[in-house]
Amino acid sequence: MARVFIIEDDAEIRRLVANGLARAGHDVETAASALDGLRQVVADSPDVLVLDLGLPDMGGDELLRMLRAVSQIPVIVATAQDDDASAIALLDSGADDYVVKPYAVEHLEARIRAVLRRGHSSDAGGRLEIGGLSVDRASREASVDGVALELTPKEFDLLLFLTERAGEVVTKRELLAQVWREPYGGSERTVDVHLSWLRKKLGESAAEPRYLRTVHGVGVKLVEP
Amino acid sequence: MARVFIIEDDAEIRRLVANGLARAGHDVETAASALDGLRQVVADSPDVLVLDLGLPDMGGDELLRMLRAVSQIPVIVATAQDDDASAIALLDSGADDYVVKPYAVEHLEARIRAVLRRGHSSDAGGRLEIGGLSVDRASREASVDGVALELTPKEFDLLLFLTERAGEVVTKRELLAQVWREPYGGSERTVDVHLSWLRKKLGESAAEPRYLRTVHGVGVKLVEP
DNA sequence: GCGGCGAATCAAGAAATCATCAACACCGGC
DNA sequence: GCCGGTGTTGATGATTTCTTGATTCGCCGC
Repeated sequence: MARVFIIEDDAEIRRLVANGLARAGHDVETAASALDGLRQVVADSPDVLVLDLGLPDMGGDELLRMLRAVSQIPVIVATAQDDDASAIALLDSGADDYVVKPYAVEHLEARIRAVLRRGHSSDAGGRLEIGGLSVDRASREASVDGVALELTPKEFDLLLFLTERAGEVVTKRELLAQVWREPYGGSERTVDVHLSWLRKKLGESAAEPRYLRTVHGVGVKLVEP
Repeated sequence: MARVFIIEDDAEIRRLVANGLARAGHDVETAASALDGLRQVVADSPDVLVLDLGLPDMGGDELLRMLRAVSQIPVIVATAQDDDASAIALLDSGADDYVVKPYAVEHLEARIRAVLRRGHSSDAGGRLEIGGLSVDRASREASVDGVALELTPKEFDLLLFLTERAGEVVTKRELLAQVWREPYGGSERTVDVHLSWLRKKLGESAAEPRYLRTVHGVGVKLVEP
């Protein structure tokens, strides 16, 4: 349960999403314009903000920048379909995650949980622990059962991201966007290869998984062994 | 843990940061304006001050100068995003460190710990020891396994900074800002060269590291051998 | 059980990053 | 003005890391 704020100009969508999230047990507030939303967000300080792109009165990046000047509240951006490029630009502007419209409300809800989980876990000094796996942001070191891993940058980023989203299935496209930060570039097989390497270093294989579980047709998720 | 004082005019941020630090076990006091803050800091003499830039009633540098006239308390400046220039000006005005807004509270907490560590160790003779490496702030001397090193000023500053942040990966850009104190200036390769020299004097090389470990694509970190 | 398709792995070329050498610029003291 | 010591920039070679292609493997539905 969390306090969620939604900025969305379309009344219909706003109603739908708000109802859905309320049914899921969240406390929901909404605004129809960027300026209104910004004002209320600062005043109410909700736990997470869902921000629609393409608002009439202000660009998403502008709003984000203004918001970031005064608050570090997690922001999930809702972007028009498949416009990866702008979504990634937004991530760089300080958004925490994004969903592609039209999105299922449950999908959004999963993101909200993930973002909140992330926020809380990082309170523990920047180190994440799951099962015997430990990932440390500051030193960029990771270990399994106390044994340090020798990871390349991408491998570490990949592992970190999956660990932050532990238990949640992540698609390869999403990994390309969030870990690789390249809107158009790479094929999804790049992700496969890196996952393979990561598995090898984690002492597991796809056939004999321990942490990295393949979800056929969807993606991967990092789980407790 | 520590007594932290926060001067920040935005009520929202103030609340967020204060709560976060309190949760981390600190004793937190706050003020909303420079004049108020200054008065209280002098009266309470906390262990560390977190100072927001862009206060309405006084410029950050002015406040710092006034404060420094009466107190040696460590100061961490919070600056608007990427405004390296002003942050560095502040460092020269007597600030001890800075964070870029929006910052994660854990990040700030890490800085607080670092500043306090610095403060305490300098009380204890100002010497940092890691592995066989010893760095003395007061006399600006360093040694490895008891053998003194002949370091140039920049080399010493570099080593000192890395030692203070031992175990943490530091980017070259960060080193440029904090050790070189140049906002935009130098290229990152300057850092490479100095690192190379430092390594040579430490009796190691990039291929055969002992203290200075390269983290490809990110930066360097100083580790226990 | 068979065919189709996504996934995993291996291998090799491409790209990015880094380390080091060497030459040059700067600064203050003499 | 000259000089030693320092810091910066350029060039180059080496290393690490990333991407892509080809192939095999394994899951899933029929």
